[in-house]
Amino acid sequence: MTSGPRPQNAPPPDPVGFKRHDHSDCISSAVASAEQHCAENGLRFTPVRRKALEILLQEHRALGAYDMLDRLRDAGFGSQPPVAYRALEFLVANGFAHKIERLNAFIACAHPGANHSPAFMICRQCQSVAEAQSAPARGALGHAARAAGFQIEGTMVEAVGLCPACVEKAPS
Amino acid sequence: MTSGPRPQNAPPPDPVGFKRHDHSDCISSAVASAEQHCAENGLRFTPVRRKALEILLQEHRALGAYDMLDRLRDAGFGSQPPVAYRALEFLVANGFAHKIERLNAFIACAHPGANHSPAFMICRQCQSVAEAQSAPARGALGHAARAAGFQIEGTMVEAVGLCPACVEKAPS
DNA sequence: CAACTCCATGTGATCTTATAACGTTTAACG
DNA sequence: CGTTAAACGTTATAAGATCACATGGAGTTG
Repeated sequence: MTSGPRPQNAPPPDPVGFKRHDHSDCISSAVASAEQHCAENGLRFTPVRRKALEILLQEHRALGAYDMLDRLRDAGFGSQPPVAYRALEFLVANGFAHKIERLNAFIACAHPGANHSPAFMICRQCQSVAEAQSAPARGALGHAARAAGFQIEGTMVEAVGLCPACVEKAPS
Repeated sequence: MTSGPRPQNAPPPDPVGFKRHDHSDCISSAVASAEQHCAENGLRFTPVRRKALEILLQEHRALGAYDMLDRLRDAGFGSQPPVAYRALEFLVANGFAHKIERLNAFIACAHPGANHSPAFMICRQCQSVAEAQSAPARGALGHAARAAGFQIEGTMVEAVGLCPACVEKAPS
């Protein structure tokens, strides 16, 4: 993995979209919204799944599956990898979370309900991640796909660089 | 890994950009071009690195690091993972190959020398991969990055869907 | 309620992907 | 030729992900 110098589980200096914010209640609101979505769509928002979402929201950063597993175990759930992977799979499949391929990590969705074609900005220094919107299928990529006869079902866009905080620290 | 039903090492039905083509000599020309680039930039285009590039060009599909390792071993090089990872790292760092994060696999660059900001179209059925050009930093993402103060150093764009051949086979 | 079905959960085992660490070799340079 | 830095080969191990199978609970149907 191309990983920076940050010690394993230290929290990044600036968790949400590079801006501090008070998220005392954004967790409960996001959970409630997920709960509603599940109820409306016949999905089972079970305890592990709910807890996994809460953990992602609480951390507000990209979390590896095994980090998630540790926290789920601490919360009294199973202790084997599939426990974490299954919960994460559910959250990702339903748009409550996203996988950051570049980091092999997962993060709570920052724009729940939005028309998802998320793009991520990943700081190579502190690993913080911010979510933005994108529509790559409308630009050059979409054109190439149509020309080639490729049917796009989903896209992932990840930009690597320096977050504002790290730009200042290391003007390099 | 989110992987399709294709047996482990079977070649995809249609390897290059979803179009068959005769690449009898495109290998040697790509290798020559890489060689020249290295000479001009003081890079060492060693036997393993050359062989690794040849293998990627020959296969003309995304190859896992361990698949690469097998082939390098067969060719008489070392047999331990770092051998493959180091060669691939060199090729990627210098733009001769790209890593497809979604597949944890590597593929020879299809537009050597081009101003790289590649985008990939990945078939979820047969795993074939085509390379297109993109410029995500110029669209909504670039705007968001500027607004947030994020300094983009590189982007990766990967679209998942169905290649033309698989669209026909499985109209679903 | 009983029987059935579907899905979710928990667990052990295993597989795949990737890196760390270290000694040796090789190419480049003065 | 001696020095130095990069590349190589190998052992070992870390990190990420999946398989397979048994258990258990929520609905549904009769």
